[in-house]
Amino acid sequence: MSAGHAPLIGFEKHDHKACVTQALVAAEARCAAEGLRLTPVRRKVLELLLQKHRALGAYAILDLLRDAGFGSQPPVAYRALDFLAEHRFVHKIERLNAFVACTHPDETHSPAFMICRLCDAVAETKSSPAKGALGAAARAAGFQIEKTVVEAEGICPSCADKANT
Amino acid sequence: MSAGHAPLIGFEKHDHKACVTQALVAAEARCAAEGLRLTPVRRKVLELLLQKHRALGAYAILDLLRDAGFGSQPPVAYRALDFLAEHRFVHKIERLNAFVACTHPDETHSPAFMICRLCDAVAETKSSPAKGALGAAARAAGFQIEKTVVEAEGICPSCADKANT
DNA sequence: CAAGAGGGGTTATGAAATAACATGCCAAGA
DNA sequence: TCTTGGCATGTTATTTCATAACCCCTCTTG
Repeated sequence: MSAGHAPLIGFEKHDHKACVTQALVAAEARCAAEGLRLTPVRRKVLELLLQKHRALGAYAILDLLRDAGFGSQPPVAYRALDFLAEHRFVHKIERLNAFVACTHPDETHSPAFMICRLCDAVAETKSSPAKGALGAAARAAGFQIEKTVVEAEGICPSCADKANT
Repeated sequence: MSAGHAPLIGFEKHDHKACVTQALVAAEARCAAEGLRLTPVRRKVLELLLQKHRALGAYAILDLLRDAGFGSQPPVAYRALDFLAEHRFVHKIERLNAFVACTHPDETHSPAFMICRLCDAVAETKSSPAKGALGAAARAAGFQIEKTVVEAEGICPSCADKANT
């Protein structure tokens, strides 16, 4: 984290409340459908990430878990995050060593992120890296792509505006 | 690092000696041309990464620096790596928290990596992520991309062969 | 009800990265 | 020449991120 705040998700303001509930309901539905166990800790972590609407480090999440009465040792957070990430409810931002709730919950997608280097805001979008030069190189080399990490670093619209003032 | 070894660079065997010297000479030339200072530590770190031909963590590099008579505290390695990465002589693999020597030294390129999840071998190729869906999303959002991280995780040809045996 | 898997809790440790401060070198300008 | 400032290096200490290993509980299943 570059400052005393966590990175925002998305660059546009929006009404946020329904979004959280809706995402939780969707997650519960998918877990039920797929036989996954959205246990209290896991649900809480997802809820926290959805509410904060920011990329949070595992230890920030841990603090929030403690406040909520859960265990406060690192493995508690990491295990919940591992589960959520494995099933695509959250994504890890490698660049920040932090986690964000997925904003495209229903789809099997290959996520890509835009990360503002000034304010650490993060926006998620989709990508198809395997269709371009990377995919061609992988085929040529005989490399089987299973997952891709695509993270763009730059300046978000908000910070660009501030700079132009 | 998944095992007691560092990830190999590239999936194909090749004669490696000229490659190291050549890359060092090229780096020196570029530093001279651009007024950059390829100091002994920096040169040594680049040389180590070229020689090992693997992705090495900062602490592995630090051990090698110590053996070579340089300072052995983390900032020594990190500062050299920062310099080398800033000027594209090496790249950081976010997925592995490790560094590799650039294998396309002359070009201003947007690197992409293929990382084997079994043996941690790393191969570098080029990508143009900003030309696809990501670029479109960035333009739509008003996000200015400055740098992209593209890392594909999967199975390298060598490990795929072993699995089929 | 035993057996076993999976989840969550703990302690402890390992690994990655940086903050803050001190020293030495060298080049530009007084 | 002196000295001032920038930059690289070195050190100590600390912070941040992540996992190993172990215990116990609960649920399921035979």
